[in-house]
Amino acid sequence: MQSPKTSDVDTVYQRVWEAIVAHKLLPGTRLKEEELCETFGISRGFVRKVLLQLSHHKLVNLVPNSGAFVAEPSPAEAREIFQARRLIEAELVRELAGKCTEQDKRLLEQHVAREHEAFEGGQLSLRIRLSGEFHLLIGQLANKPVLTSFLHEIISRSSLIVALYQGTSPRKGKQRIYSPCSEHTGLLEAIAARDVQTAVDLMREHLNEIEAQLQLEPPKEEALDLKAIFSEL
Amino acid sequence: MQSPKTSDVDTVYQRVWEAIVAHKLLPGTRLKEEELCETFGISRGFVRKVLLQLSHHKLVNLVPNSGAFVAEPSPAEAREIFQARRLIEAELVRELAGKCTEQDKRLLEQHVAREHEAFEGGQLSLRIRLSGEFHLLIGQLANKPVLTSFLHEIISRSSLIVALYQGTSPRKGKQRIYSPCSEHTGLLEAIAARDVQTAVDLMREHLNEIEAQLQLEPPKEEALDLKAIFSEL
DNA sequence: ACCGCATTTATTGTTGACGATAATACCCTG
DNA sequence: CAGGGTATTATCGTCAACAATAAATGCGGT
Repeated sequence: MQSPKTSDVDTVYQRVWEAIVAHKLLPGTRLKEEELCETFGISRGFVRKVLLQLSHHKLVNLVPNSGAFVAEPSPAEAREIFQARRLIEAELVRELAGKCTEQDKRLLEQHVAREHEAFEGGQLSLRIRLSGEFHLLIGQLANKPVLTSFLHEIISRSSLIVALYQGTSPRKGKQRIYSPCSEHTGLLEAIAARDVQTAVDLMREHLNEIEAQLQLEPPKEEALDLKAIFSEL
Repeated sequence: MQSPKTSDVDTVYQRVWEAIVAHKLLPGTRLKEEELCETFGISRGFVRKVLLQLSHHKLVNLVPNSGAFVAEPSPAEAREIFQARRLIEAELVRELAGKCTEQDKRLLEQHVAREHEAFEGGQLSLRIRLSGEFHLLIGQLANKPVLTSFLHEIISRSSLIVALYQGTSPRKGKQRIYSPCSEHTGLLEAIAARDVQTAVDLMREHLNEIEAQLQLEPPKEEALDLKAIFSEL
């Protein structure tokens, strides 16, 4: 459509991914195969592959004979995702902080610089992507492909969760819209300084921060909601 | 072939899975699509799905335009898998041990009993499967679907690794062929007693035991191997 | 006018044939 | 006889038409 012939399967995956985690495709949205076909100018077989990959990463629900829907992670799922993140990322930071080379440091700095740029530029989906990729970079530099591949999935789901549970309702204090740029900087410094304990603590704190900003109240009773609605009338 | 019409995609996945983790299909073996088609009496499209799932769980390598091969996990990968297991399973045991109900206890006991049966019966692939499923059961009872789904993949890969690096070369002492039955019993008791610390320690120890039985020497120099070969002649 | 049922439509799932690519075998040449 | 290059074969990847299933619509009965 807009990009002529830039439509292999990975590109399409990437674009749909960005649309989902940037909340351009709302959770629950149905993704019709044919629609995606003409959008990206690819055949149904390819679309099917992309949807399969997305469902594998739990970003879409694939309901047999019914269709593909953007996932709607529950609060419980969200909490577990962050539990898993703390578990895995603390370990990865511990590894990397224990053996961070000059080269590693440089790569991290470069990445944070790019994040900063994107933050200034204000491009939401790019910021989200880079923010996730910073965490992935830690895993890669720690040289732990297995944990990193898990992290890849977790961070995708995490991005969707943040998009879902962050912007909806009003919050006390300033509305920090997912700008962990400065926290990344601090983390980077601790890692580069090989200060393992501080780095691990910062990572845990960083993840707690992100989770704390979410509205993860358990779904309330219908009755209460109805009352609230009537009282507002 | 042997089972008439018992060939949906999940069944085939299961059968191939068992063949791989029980070392009936050796690592590196090529899995030709058509071969699998006639073996299980299903169409190529289905075979493709099965192979895609297996490759997603890292039990087969899918090389474009070349074919599907049973995975050959490296020693480094093996070590990381066990690192991940310790990390995740310790957490799951901690969770479950903190809130183990009578019902949970009963389910765990039932499972261990089945393991014991299979151990007596001496059915290798069944034993491997049950042994893995015990660990998965802990995750399910802990009510942590996200971590449990990761565990599912990790345990599959782990089974393949055990099959690969356990039986090959002679070992000092008794040749314990993957019979963690008794250790499972001990673990169960600690969990049922809600003794969190002991349960976590037992799990870590259990996993260390399994890993320690593997021969994970880093791949040696070709030259050395040649010398060794000549000296043995 | 509303609810339930049948028909139609739209969307997904599957199959088989075709085309592309890599491995193999053969032949020709030095 | 060995090596390289080409032709052949086998296998994977892709596409398009067909079948099956679920959603939507309209009709008739109550």
